[in-house]
Amino acid sequence: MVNSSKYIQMALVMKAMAHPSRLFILEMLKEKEHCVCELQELIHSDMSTVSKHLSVLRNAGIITSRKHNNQVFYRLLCPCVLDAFQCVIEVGKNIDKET
Amino acid sequence: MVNSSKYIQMALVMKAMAHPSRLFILEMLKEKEHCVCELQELIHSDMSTVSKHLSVLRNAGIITSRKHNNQVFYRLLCPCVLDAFQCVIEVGKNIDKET
DNA sequence: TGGCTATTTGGCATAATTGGCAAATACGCT
DNA sequence: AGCGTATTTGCCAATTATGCCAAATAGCCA
Repeated sequence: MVNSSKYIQMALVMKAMAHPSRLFILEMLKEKEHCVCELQELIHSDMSTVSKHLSVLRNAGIITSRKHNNQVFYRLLCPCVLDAFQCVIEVGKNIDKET
Repeated sequence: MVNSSKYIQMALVMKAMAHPSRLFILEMLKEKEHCVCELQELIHSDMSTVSKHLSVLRNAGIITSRKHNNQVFYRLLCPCVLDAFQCVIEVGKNIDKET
């Protein structure tokens, strides 16, 4: 039951999202696609780090990419993941306030 | 921006959910509260492992617990986290099918 | 071809997660 | 108090994640 691939796969997707920079990236991709260099200016990290975050999200099936000239543009594949954000923010407010 | 506590806190919540056993637990708690021993029968793990998973979820503000006799019952604090499940399952189907 | 920019990959050190066992704690019961 | 059940905690080894640097790759343009 618990070992069904359903939960393993869900965990892969959620683990991919479970990082501050990657959540930020998803929110940035909400409006429109962005290239790596644009995201790197917003995130204060090495470009290689940003690139790796993007490949984590892509491997999880959350985003996809297209190449235009020598830039790579990423966009949300399933915008529905953003629907969970408001709830997660609410849950976050409970942190360390419960016994 | 990316370093705002908003994303850090969201990541804490999502990281707490990002484990097959913990996702399973959340689904079990959907209908009604359960004690640790009930969950342990469903999950094939040591009871201490199950207890630790539960405390991860509780520390993230997702579930809460009450003691009744010598048992501890856990229940969902924010059932809204389950709303994300269907989307995450859909996203999971994209895994390794995108370039 | 060579130079330039954009992106990805490999390597590596550090940090965090995971799960089992044993020990400790909590609680009811006699 | 002493016993049995339920749960948590401490410890530890193995695995996985993170982020930077340097090097490699890709594509444009002169």
